[in-house]
Amino acid sequence: MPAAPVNQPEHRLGPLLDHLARRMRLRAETVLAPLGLRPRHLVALTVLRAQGGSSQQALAGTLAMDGTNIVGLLNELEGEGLIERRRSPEDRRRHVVELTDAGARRLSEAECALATVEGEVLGGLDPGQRETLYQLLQQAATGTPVCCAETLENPPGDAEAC
Amino acid sequence: MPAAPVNQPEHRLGPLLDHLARRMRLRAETVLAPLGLRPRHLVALTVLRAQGGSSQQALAGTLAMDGTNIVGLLNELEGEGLIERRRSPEDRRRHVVELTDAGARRLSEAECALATVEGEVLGGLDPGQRETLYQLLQQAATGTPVCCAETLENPPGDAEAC
DNA sequence: TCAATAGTTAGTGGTGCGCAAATCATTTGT
DNA sequence: ACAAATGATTTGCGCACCACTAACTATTGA
Repeated sequence: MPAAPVNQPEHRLGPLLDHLARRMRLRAETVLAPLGLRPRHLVALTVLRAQGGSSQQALAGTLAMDGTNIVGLLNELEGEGLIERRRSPEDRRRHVVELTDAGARRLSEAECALATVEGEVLGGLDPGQRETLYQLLQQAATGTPVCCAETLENPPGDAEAC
Repeated sequence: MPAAPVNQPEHRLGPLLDHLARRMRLRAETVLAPLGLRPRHLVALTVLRAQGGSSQQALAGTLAMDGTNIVGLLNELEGEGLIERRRSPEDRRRHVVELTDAGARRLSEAECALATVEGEVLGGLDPGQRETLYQLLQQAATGTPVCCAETLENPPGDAEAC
């Protein structure tokens, strides 16, 4: 075998992510519309539930979007009473953004509505695989491994939700 | 424990996918630009490498976009000589779209360029986890488990690529 | 021959988003 | 105390992506 001509597939998951995210987002839009939400809102709410109480700049950072557009996005969410902007006590220029109770509730509803979509798009994966996928994505998004507490306290059998 | 109040996080991975795909796509754009490619092209090329020789309608289906926009996308790719449109022998109305050698080469180059980006965005995952992630996404995208041949014939050690 | 199908082209319009500029409140450095 | 920097907000511009429509061609199949 002289100088093997690179048979390493050299696969990257950027395109795959793009592809799946698109398919998911398209279906999601229709299911989310009745709730008055669009995919972008879901992303924001999800991030806020995870790392609530962050400044808008911080949000702009994690959402990787321009600060000025964050304002608009938050305006929409605040208009629906899903988030709250409080002034930071330490630095009164900053806004501390947080999910309201209504926001958390609406987010849950949306996630329930998305269950169907997920089933359609990720039909190729069994529940176990979807869970691993979730863990991996979560870890990738936060930069740190998912705290196992939440996952482990889930001895399969209490699927009360939805 | 009377009627446990839904402590199942009810997490969905749509928003997570959106989030990560976005982060990835943003960084990818800058790395891809020198190659004359945009993220959308990468998705198309990747799909074509996987299921080459499909009609444009089929492509429209898997890419989940309008047929008329597929035309434009393919025009760009064909203009660069990365894909080829041949008339189908059985039904001469149909176009059989396939990756050219140049296309495969360019795709590899792009994937190499994307390696850096992937490292930046998925810093939270070790190589093993990224591989599982890839397998899962691939399976989700194609609907069927990944054929293990390609993966297993990879006894870690021939990283000639890049 | 006629209806349906695959592709192409052009035009319209909406959405998402980056970017720049101007404003206001607040903090910080000198 | 004053100036400079910072966080948030608003407005307006412009581009990219994409769905949708309509009109046209080539081809197939009943």
